[in-house]
Amino acid sequence: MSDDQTKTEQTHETDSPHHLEQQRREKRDAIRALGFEPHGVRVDGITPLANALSRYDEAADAKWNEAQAAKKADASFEMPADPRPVVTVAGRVVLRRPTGKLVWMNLRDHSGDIQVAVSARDCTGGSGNGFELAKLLDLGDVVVATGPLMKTKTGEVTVWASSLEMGSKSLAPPPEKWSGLQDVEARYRKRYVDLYANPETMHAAQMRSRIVSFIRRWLNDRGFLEVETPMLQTQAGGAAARPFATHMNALGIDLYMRIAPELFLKRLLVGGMPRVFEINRNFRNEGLDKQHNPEFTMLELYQAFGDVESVMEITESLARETARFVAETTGGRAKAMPYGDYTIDFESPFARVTYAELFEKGLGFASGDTARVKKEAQERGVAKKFLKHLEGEGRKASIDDVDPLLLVNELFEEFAEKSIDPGEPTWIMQYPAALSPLTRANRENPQVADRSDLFIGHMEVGPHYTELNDPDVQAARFRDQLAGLDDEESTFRNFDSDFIEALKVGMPPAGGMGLGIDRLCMLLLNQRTIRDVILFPMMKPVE
RNA sequence: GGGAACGUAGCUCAGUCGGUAGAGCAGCGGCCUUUUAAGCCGUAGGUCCAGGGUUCGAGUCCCUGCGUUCCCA
Repeated sequence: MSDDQTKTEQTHETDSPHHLEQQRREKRDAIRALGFEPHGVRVDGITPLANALSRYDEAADAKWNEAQAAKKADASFEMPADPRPVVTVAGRVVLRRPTGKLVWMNLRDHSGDIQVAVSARDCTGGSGNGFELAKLLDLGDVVVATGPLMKTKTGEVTVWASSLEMGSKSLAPPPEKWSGLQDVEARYRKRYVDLYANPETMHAAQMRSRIVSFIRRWLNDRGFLEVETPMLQTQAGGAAARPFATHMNALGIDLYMRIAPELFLKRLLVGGMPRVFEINRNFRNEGLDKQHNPEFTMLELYQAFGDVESVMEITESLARETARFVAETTGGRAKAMPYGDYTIDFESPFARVTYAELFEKGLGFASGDTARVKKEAQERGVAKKFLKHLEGEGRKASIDDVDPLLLVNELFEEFAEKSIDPGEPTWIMQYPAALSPLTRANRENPQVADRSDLFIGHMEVGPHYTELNDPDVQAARFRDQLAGLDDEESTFRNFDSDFIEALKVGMPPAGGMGLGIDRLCMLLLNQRTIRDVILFPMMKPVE
């Protein structure tokens, strides 16, 4: 290889490193020269740092200290075997305090922090001179230390290292040791730094995982079977949302990322699976804000021979018991879970209010008063977007051209939903049938649908339904829905004739529900934005 | 979609009226065997997000773009 080639390769490899990175590369060479593998090898028997702390043995430590004192007083005193528990710990160096022949450092792992002391006299085991290694370490390096657990004279449990090994050399300069990584954008883009620099990020990630596990276990225990249905679909159904489009080369067809698993889960009810659920990602090609990420996690559940009430009972118990689970592990109470400026009560029975009642409460008049609806919609400024939509192409639209139900719904979302007490989980029941095309109408009052939505902390967390299972009614609803589509919508929304075929085979009556897992985690973990409960939220690429 | 704010050393942040770009931490060299954001002495470090404009002179004022955040719809 010529010198030129070598040079090119090195330049490419290091990609014009910052001088701090260059210094760390030099230290990596020095670590190698001490006989350590700078990027580590397999280590068995590692104790998480939190567990290591709890293994400290007061009596054994005292006994050892007495023996040392006796030895000091009388050099002929025969030292007993060291009774203190020995641990092997691994973690990232987050603080470092070298004092001459003794290096103090604080390690951090997923469970917590611990102090390690590396002394020139005692740290003599392992594959090289541990004390020399400790002197070379940088903040951010990952190390493995083995030694007895002792307490310093200021009372801090410490691993007094008998050997120190390299876990992995960190070439990247770490964030500031005290304030951590503060930059919000950097925390999302470099989550791998955020996770170790900000323990509350690690905590939220761990708790989210445990919440999802808890929900799975809870549902399994009640006879619900977790299934997986297609995320790549030839048509995107089950919700009113714009899908992501993609293309399959082998078959030469366009596909859509699912916006909901609903129509497949219902096919499973037809096939004879009576209790199914799926917890996984849905994809909606819409905007980003504090409550929306383009890919988000949803629990959808279907219960044969149930109805809207039966699935409401499931969700209410599930939400309450999940809240208790979180409260237990964080030392709070499900009765009073903090969420921003609110305190949410998951313990009491959830409030119940019908759509019509809430409308009247929030707006001061009945949703059936169409003249008033039109007047208020204009005065309160919620009619504009519909008029704008209808106009275009030089046509002038009047309030009478807008479907009054759309105005009712807009007024409802704008003024009625916000009148709900954010600290009191609340069911909104009996939505207008016309707004719920996939839901069965109420048997006593066909104007309303057997649909309820759960609201907590001013967020919609889950719609619940008595599912429509009459194939003819469903086919008619599909047709009505398609009639109103614009050109763009009609490219991805089609008549799902196979789903109608499935209903013709016969689907048992059923209750179905969806629960936004990200939002539930926000509420239970007191996180104000969805980005704080998603490890890698969508970010715009940056050059 | 509309409005506002922010972007300065590896990190956290100052930067006044437009006049030589700063601090702390991290780093580098030295001393130190019970430290606790260790300490002490010394020292180096900048594409002020990008591009354009105004000006004798721009981190600072103006415009455009990029990214992020917040508020509103």
